[in-house]
Parts: sequence; C-alpha cells; structure tokens
Amino acid sequence: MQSKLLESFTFAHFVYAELHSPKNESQKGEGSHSPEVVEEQRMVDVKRAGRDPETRSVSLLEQKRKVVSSSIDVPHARRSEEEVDMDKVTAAMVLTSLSTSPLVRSPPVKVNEGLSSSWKDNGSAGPFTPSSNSSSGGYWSWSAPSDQSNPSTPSPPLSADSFKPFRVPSLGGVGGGTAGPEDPSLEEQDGSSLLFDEPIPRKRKNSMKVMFKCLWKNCGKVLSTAAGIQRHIRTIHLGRNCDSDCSDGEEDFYYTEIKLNTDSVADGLSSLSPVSPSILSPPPPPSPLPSLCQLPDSQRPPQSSDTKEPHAGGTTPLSRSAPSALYLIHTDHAYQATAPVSIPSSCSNGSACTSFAPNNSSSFSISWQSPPVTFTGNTVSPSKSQGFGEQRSQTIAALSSPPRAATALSRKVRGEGKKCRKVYGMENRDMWCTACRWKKACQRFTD
DNA sequence: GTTGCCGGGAG
DNA sequence: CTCCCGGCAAC
Repeated sequence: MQSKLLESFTFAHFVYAELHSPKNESQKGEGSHSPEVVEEQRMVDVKRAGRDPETRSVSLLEQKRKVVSSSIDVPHARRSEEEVDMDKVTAAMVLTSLSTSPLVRSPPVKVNEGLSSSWKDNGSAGPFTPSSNSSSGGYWSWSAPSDQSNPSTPSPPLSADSFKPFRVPSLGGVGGGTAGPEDPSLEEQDGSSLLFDEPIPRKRKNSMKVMFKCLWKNCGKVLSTAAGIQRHIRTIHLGRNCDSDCSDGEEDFYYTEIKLNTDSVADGLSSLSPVSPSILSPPPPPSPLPSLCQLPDSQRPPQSSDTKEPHAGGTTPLSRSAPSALYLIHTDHAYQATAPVSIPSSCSNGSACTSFAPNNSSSFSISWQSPPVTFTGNTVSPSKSQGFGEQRSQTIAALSSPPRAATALSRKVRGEGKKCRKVYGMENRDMWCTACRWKKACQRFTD
C-alpha cells in the first residue's frame, strides 16, 4: 500500500508523499486507520485523474463522493499554481462522479470518520514534529500550518448537496488564494458534532424528502439528487454534452431544492415526475435522529451559507438568463406550503430550526426568501386556469396538509387516572395491559 | 425528573 | 398482525 501510494505521488504530489511516508509506519497505531489509507488512495486517484483523462472515468467510478471533502481541503492547504489547477479539475470530477452515483447521501458518516482521522494524522504526523523535520520538512514548512489549521474538515459530505461548494473553484477561478480559512473551521464544528454524536442512528423513516426541481421553463423536472438535476440541466437545457469538466456551475442556478414533508407528497411527486423509480434515492439519511430538523439544516446551509462565499462574490448567471423561475418558484412555495403545517410539530421543541434563518437566504436560495406569498391557505381554490406546475402542487398540498392538521389536533390529552404503569409499577410490567406494555393508550384504566 | 401515549419500526 | 420503542407533551 505504501509503496503504491508513493508511486502515485510522483508528480505534483511528491510533496504530499514526503509529508506522509516517513511517518506512515509509525503513526498507524492510533485507531481505525484502514479507512485512512483508502481515503488517501482515493485522493491520489482523483489527482491523477485530473492529469490523465483516460484514467479519469475509471477512478471516477471508484472514488465517488468520498473524495470530495478531502479534495477540497488539499488545495486550500497548499496553494501552488499546480494545486489550483488540480483543484478545478478535481472539483469538476467530483461533480461528475456524483452525478453517476445517486447514493451520495447515504454513507457519509463512515467516510467522514475515516477522512477526519486521516487529516488529523496529517496534522499530527506532519513535518512539524521535530523528528520529521530532518528530511524535507523544513522546506515545506509553509504548508504545514494550513494543514493543521483545517485538519478535519470533512463536514461537507454530510449534506446532500455538499458538493456544491466544490464546484466553486471551477466557477470563479477562486484560485485558492482568496478562500478564507474560516469557513472550513466553522463547518468543522457542525460536521463533527453531527457525525460523532450519533454514529449509528437508528434507522427511522424520515418524513422529509429532499428533491431537486429544475427551474427551466416548461421543464419542472424533479430529481432526487442534486447531481442528477445538474446533469439534467447541463445536458438538456444547457446543451452541454461534455462532462462536468466544461461546466461552469451554471446548472446550480437552474434548479432548486424542494423539501417534501410527507411520504404521500413524495409519492405523488415521484409519480408525477418523469423520473424513473430507479433513480430515486432513498430519503435523506435519518442520521441525526433527534434532530430531524437538523438534518435538513445541514443540508441547506452548504447550499447557502457555505456556497455563499463564492456565489456572493459574483452574482452570476441567475440574473442573465434565469428561466421562468417565477411560476416555478411559486410552485415551490406550494410545496413548502405544506411545511408550515408540520414545521411546528417537528421544530417546536426549538432544537435546531435554523433552516429558515435569515442568513441562509443567500443569493442562491431565491425560493426560500418569500414564503407562502400567494399560497396562503390549505384551501384549494377551484380555479381552472392553473399553471401546470401550480396545479400539481396544489393537488399535493391538498393531499398532504389535511391529515397533518388533523393529527395536530388529535393528540390525546393525558389521562389523569392511574394507569397500569403507575398501579403495578415497572417491576410488574407483565401485569400491565397490553396497551400499556406497548406504550399505547391504556385499555384497562380508561378515562 | 416521570408518565401517558402517538407514531412508527421490526418481524 | 404483534411487539417494541423514540420522543413528545403533560405532569
């Protein structure tokens, strides 16, 4: 493994190898390091692929989404011109690879752990340890601080569209120089906390489903993955047949994220949309379980707060040729109109409902800025001249909201009488009525 | 903190 | 369907 690694680092990244190879044998004693190795191998692949168009497709399939975070960090850390170029290429490739894999969201946890450990190792085993300075560390010392500054920045992959930021380098030619180091560190906190608080959350069906809707005129296609929608836009609307290589990220402006509350909505949507069921990926990872809200949060911020930095830099294409986003945005609100019904229930505990925080409404998320402007009630007006999208959405709203409202009202008030639990106690649980045993409404001592 | 129980998962 | 439990709201 090590030798392979070294080989692959021959060109631009011999540096990288230099930093690692001396330590590689000794540093492995900490914990789960196999992921690390794999991760590094992946990174190498990406880099190489950036250089070699032929290997690209192969490596793309292999590394998929996981490279993402690492690939963005590396350039940040060392900003040589080469690295910048690589950065662009890498970002583009990541996009491409993502588009080939609808699985983007499911497994980030494990990956991140591996990643973070890998980066931490980078930091700790870096050339700054006195021992390693002997060889070549001194020369590269300039890069080491940045290595350490963002050692574990794996947060991006956490979210569904976390890859968006990676498009950035290719967009504005950020050049790696302007990117502030603050953002990674900030993200680091969120990501890690989210990740490590609940390593293996109980699998629970999430009622939230994130879809991505094409805003192009008369299209309205809805896909379950951002990558998919990007590709759709790129190929169908932007007429670009080439890979994401030649994409400048413009696609991002032509789709929007939709959050669907209920399964019924999702079903309705999926059945309405021309998406083949096979493309549909499972609902967003149920990972942060107590933080049902938190999950969507973590998905949204990357889109806005994180992407904001680059996007704010240049208010780009949106203005020039945004498709008839208007009616479609309206449609989106119609989708969201179902949200107010459920949001109180899921967010009333005040845990993490920052998804609608004002700071999130960056230039990117037009659709979030002006909530139910036109769609204020659950009432479905029997208007006949509805737009296609509108009509669809209203149907959906009508489908989804009533049950929600009903359930909100129908929570049984707590009975004041003693129940099995109180009467018999926990130790005599077998004497409880079955309902009590199953934590249902007591059947024995009804009120 | 405890208790009742809804919603939903597992089998 | 039974069995169980997370998590919420009321205490």
